[in-house]
Amino acid sequence: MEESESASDKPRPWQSYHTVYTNAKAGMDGVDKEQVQRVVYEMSKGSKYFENEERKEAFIRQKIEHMRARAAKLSAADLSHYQKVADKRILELESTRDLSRIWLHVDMDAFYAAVETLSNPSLKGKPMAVGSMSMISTANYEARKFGVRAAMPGFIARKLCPDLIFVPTDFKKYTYYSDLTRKVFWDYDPNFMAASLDEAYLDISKVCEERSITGAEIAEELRSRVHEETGLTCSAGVAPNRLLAKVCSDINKPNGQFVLPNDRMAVMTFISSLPFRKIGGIGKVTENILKGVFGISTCEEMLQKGSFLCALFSHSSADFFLSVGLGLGGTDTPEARFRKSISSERTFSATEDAALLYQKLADIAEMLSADMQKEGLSGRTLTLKLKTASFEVRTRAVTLQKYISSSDDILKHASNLLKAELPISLRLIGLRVSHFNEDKRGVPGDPTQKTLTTFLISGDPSRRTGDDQRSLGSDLSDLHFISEKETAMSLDNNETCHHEFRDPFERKHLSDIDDKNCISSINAFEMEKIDELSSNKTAAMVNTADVKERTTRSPKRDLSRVSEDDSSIQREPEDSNPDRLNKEPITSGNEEFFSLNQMEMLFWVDDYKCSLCGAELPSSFVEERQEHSDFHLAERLQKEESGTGSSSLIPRLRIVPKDYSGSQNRRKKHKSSLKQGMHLPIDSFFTKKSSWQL
DNA sequence: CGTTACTCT
DNA sequence: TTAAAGAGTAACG
Repeated sequence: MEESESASDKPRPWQSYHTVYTNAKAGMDGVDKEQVQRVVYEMSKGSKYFENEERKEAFIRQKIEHMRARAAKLSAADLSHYQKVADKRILELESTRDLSRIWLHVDMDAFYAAVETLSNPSLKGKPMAVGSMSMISTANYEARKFGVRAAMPGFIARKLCPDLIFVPTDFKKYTYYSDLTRKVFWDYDPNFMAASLDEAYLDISKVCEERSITGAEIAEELRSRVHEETGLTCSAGVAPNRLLAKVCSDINKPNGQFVLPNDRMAVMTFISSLPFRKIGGIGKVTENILKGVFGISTCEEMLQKGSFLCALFSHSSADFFLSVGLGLGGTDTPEARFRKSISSERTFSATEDAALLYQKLADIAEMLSADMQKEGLSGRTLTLKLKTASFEVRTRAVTLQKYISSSDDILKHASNLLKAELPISLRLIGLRVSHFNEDKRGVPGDPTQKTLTTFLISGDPSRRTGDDQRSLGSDLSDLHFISEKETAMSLDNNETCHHEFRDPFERKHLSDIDDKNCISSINAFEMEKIDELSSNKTAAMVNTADVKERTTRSPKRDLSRVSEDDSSIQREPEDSNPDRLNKEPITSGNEEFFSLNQMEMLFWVDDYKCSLCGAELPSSFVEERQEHSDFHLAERLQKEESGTGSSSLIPRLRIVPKDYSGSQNRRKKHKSSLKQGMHLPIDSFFTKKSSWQL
């Protein structure tokens, strides 16, 4: 499966460029992986995207180095302690094992491509991809033979397969067929969990019992019924939990199935040799880290390294890893889930023309607002997402006191956020609204569906169990299609609701852990808790006043009217004596900051502890103290300001240098590099939080 | 609360 | 020429 590097002395630069496409998937059997790698590398080399990938990879390498160092520093006593912690957790997790349910994961085969072929049979047998020259959503099996894969840009795919046919995406079509499949699913489990347009989880325990037939038989029947109804093939996995079922559905894809019996030995055998990369929730980065730090790659090895995992990772991450090692995950009954955010983003050719950027922003605001209206949503938190010309991603958010949904409101606040970033060269702008009004959150639009919808959703008693994780991505956004759909048959109403259920496995928290277990284990971890500030504080945020004056006034004044006046507001004074805040609470010769006067005194008790929150930060940590003060400051401002509606001050407080277009190196990434360079005596012993997942 | 990173389709 | 869009969670400041 894995690309095996044959030892040789010839330089092979392409082998070091690891893309996601190296992840061996179904239909990639006869592919010359090295050839594909080489082409991808050649096409990528030198691009902005590529450079960004390299930066990210370098960053991960550092993270790995850091963790290895910490692992090496663990004393024998530490290890024996963490071994106990791990053993205990393993026992606790094991006690939650539930083999009483039978879960089925259905996964449509090359869904988008298959649908497109249905509507245009002339595509049959030819290599085809759904997507564009920029990005491919999915490819049919003919195309996969050439190494063409989902998430691969089209121009690279065309290089791999010159005859590749491109078909644009058409979500309405996919939603229609998705609905057909879901009708079938409904017959087997009216509470099925849709994970996306083309995937779902069904608890078939009941059907199996009622009809006294096996999971395998149900799977066969369901698959053949799906085929009858849609003309599409799918694959299925049957297992005692969702995590395993998902893995199983991939085994005999396409048009196949795999059953893992509800037997502990069977599960352990299955899991033991399984590469953990196959597990949902473990992606490229986690794989690299676990491989790089511990040299492991199978689920079984996770258990063997239990002590290290507990020592180096957060409680919830360690728990997840251990449960993967045990083959646990996702046996609970689905609950109603609500959408938590809604967003819209667009990529365009990079520009630094502020007027153009504001125009794009207005377009996005418009689209987002429209989507929100369709679902009757309104929210209090607005997040602006930016991708610079060099592919660096940033987000900027405000939380307001009012719920907003109109494009005017969205645009007004979004403009303020954007303004603070100018000048900047961008290739993507996105907006997201979250923090919904509880009353009208989530329930999909159509009032005629309301009775059924509310009925089903109200079955959301057990809100506990933070058992989720998996995104379900694309399909929620398509809910409105369903309700709008002319054809919408009555049954669909039910299904519409189910689309709200989600989330395949429980990753970070095992929902079925009972409280006692949780508590005891938490205690085990809590003991190690130490001052995280000192271990995690990052160094050196340059306090350069970003001098980029907005010489570039937006022509679209009206968009930014609210903050118009604050062009007079000064930013952090250039001098910025780092200790300024330590001496006295921000006097600032700046009236605009009047609110700061209301901030309680921040000083360092015994020159060590923060008077506001008790964080311990030795006086030598100058930069960290500055940052810490700014943290309280921002917190303060934010509180006072979220009421006024004008939030333009906050972004202005950032001390980090912004970067623009090309030079995005500095900040973020360096944060951690710096951190790793820092001398942190205690943390190597006690830290439970690692630099992991920075 | 705000920001970033990771993951999935 | 050309590397998406939408969503969720964890972790940290």
